[in-house]
Amino acid sequence: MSAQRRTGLGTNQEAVRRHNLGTLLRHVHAAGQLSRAELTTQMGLNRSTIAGLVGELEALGVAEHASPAGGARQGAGRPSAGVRIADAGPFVIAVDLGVDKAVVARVGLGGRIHRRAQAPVVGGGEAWQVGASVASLIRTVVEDAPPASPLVGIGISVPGLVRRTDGLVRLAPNLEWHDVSFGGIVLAALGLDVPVSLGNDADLGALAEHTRGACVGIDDLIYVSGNVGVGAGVITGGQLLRGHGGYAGEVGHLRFNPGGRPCHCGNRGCWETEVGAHAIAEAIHCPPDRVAQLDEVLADFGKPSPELRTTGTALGQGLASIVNAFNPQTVVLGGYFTSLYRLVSAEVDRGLADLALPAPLESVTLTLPGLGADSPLLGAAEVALEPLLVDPVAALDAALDDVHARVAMKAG
Amino acid sequence: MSAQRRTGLGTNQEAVRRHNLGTLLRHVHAAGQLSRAELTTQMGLNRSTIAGLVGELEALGVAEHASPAGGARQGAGRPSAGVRIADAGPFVIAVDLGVDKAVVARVGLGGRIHRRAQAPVVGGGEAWQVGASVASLIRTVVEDAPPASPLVGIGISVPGLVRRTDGLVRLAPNLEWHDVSFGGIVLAALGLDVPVSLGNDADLGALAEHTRGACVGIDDLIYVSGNVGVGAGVITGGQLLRGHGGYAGEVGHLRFNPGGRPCHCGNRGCWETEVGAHAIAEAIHCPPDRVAQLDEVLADFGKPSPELRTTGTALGQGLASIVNAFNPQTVVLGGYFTSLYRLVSAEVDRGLADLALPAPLESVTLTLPGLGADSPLLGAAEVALEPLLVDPVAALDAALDDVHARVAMKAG
DNA sequence: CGTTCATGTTCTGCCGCACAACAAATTCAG
DNA sequence: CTGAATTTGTTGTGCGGCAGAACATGAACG
Repeated sequence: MSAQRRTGLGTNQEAVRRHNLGTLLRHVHAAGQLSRAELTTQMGLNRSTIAGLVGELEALGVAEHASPAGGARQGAGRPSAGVRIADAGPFVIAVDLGVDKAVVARVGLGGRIHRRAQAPVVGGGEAWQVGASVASLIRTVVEDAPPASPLVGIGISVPGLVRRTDGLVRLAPNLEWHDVSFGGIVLAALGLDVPVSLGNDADLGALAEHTRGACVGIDDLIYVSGNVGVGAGVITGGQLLRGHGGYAGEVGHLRFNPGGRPCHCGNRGCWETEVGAHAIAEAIHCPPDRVAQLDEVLADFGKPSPELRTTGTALGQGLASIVNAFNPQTVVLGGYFTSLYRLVSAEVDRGLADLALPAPLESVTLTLPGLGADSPLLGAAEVALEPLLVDPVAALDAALDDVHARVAMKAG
Repeated sequence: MSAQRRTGLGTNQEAVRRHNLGTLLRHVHAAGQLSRAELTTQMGLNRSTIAGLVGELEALGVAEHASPAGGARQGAGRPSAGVRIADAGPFVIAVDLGVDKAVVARVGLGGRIHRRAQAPVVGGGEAWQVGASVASLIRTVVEDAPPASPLVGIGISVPGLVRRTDGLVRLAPNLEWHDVSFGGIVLAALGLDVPVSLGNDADLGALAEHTRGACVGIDDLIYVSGNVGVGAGVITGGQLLRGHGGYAGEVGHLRFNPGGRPCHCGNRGCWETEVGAHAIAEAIHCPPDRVAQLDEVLADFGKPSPELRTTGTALGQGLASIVNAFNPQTVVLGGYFTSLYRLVSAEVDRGLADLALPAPLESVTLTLPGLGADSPLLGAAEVALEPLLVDPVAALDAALDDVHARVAMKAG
């Protein structure tokens, strides 16, 4: 994730060039379009240097010239030429494995979704079946990609624990997966060999909200995801908190009520047993077959019942522990917590205010995802794009050209 | 803390030099002494470049030549010249404000404590009184500093919440401080103007254990500090987790037992009420006036009582939440948790194993501080030394020469 | 005792960025 | 409408920093 240097290594000159080229692209990626003048000030480099870097990115087919920012100009002077992401530039495939469906998108730099497709996923389906389904969706979204556009990588969001060293899905309760190498399965089904990165859905949601969602410019945030399980993605100091194995943020199993209900993890009274999908379904008398669509059910809900208010309080109280532990500036309520918070925000706020320490409480804000339900999907895209923002030249060298032809060939 | 990443900025050549000089010094600082050959491989730079950097550090009086590593040599070839921290190099003042005493040390690069002094601190003492006492201790330890050695800064460990923007002590329950600008108080008492950095004791303990304690080379660790309050310092990805305001790691107020005892924070059943000093004192029938020396009381303890075993279980169970949330590789038990763990390690281990998720549990290790009770003190030194490791030239330019004379003059 | 090997030292060259001078494009003042 | 002021793009030059080659040095190995 981190563009930056592995501490301890020295920096030589080619590293400087690579870093600056990547950082420049990162700025364009984040802003969509911006002027060279803005780049000089933001990067602290000389005009001439920026010109050289921009030229190189244009030669790589990654960026392209844009007419000076059409909008309101301020002050005198020659207007600065714009730089934007090239239309037919490199792209990635983003996959969001949800509770009941898989969403696949072709995403370009700048986070632009060029095409998307989705298919239902049967709960408890075999991994290879899901993999085949995802591969088929990938073929669809790749279909009309510009022939010159190279594929940089595939990013996959998984609702579960993903080992960071190799992307192995250690545990995905909804899917009933244990130790599934889903990245390998998808690649095999596609017949391709490109970099695949897997990540936890909450982690990726946090990343996306940080880059282009509700938390742009906020370097300490937590994306709390309410899906069938409850998890959190933590960004601190602008970096994703991964933990040693990559499992950090499993806040669903924080101790909440030791005398409470049994949790599938084997304990009693985990936070998840109070604010997880099943608890909420129970609170609103939602039929079991609609639990997967809890988000929609909640969105259609009128007036919150007392049980739902209690759940809201529990949500806020659990958030208090999280706020005490991580001291974020913003907490994003993703998944069905979005709908839940719309219904019982007062209870959530009160639960948080009651239990959080004053110091971390005073600067924290609860908010809803700026990207709606697409956060994990776009986070997966961000992860897959990351190599491009670290070293554009190397990433493009490793990227795959003529993807459409290759995929079609394999499929036939 | 981090030398690096002002994300977004470009790198120019003087930045490269500064970074390499700082990184080189960081290596020497971490290793105490190492050969140029090791530096070339570890930093990935050319021999000639390393030679230039080492020469500059020697000219600055920070490093000095050492005869080729005296010990066992392996293989043929010319032995590589050693580099070590200069004897009369720059130093910092480290302060550890404990529960019942203040410890002050003069610390050089390499974490070497040149001189230390301590004095009792009365609980609930006015901040200015404590500041005067600390200033007096600082005069003592500075007394015999080599005249040529410049003072780079002062680092202070405080048992409480420290705002990261300005080092304001928001809350230190033991000391009964609210919003105390302790850094300013000490500087005023000293009559000096040098950079002061304050930090939470657990945060600094984590830093020290990471740099030169039990967790060298471990990039995801948590230092859980049992003092009168319970707090944690979290290092993740090699970086200290600070949080937006700097208050991250307040694990003492994680929800543990909602029906439990009232906590000074206003809630009931915080983890601290079960494993904090007062809970333990009660469990072992420790007289109230000795709670401040709980560590020693526990060390003299023979066979753990059933109540103490229960406390051990609670410690382990709380650690489970922490392990789930942060997924560390190592958890260091600092403060009186060190003595407690020696007594009831079985219960702690079992409590952790019972409640933690399998994935984060499988790679975590509980351990004791490698620096004993000095972790926070040495962490304060590390923080104060940090500018030197980011940009040695700039830090030395800003450093204070002739400290002894200045301090004596002001004191007289 | 000479060979081998790894390292320190010196010198040269390359690469990347900064800077200065000039050209271009727009705003502003009259 | 015209010229000054302002800001930026472009081009050429220079400097700083690292890499690499050639040579010197010092220890182990046969």
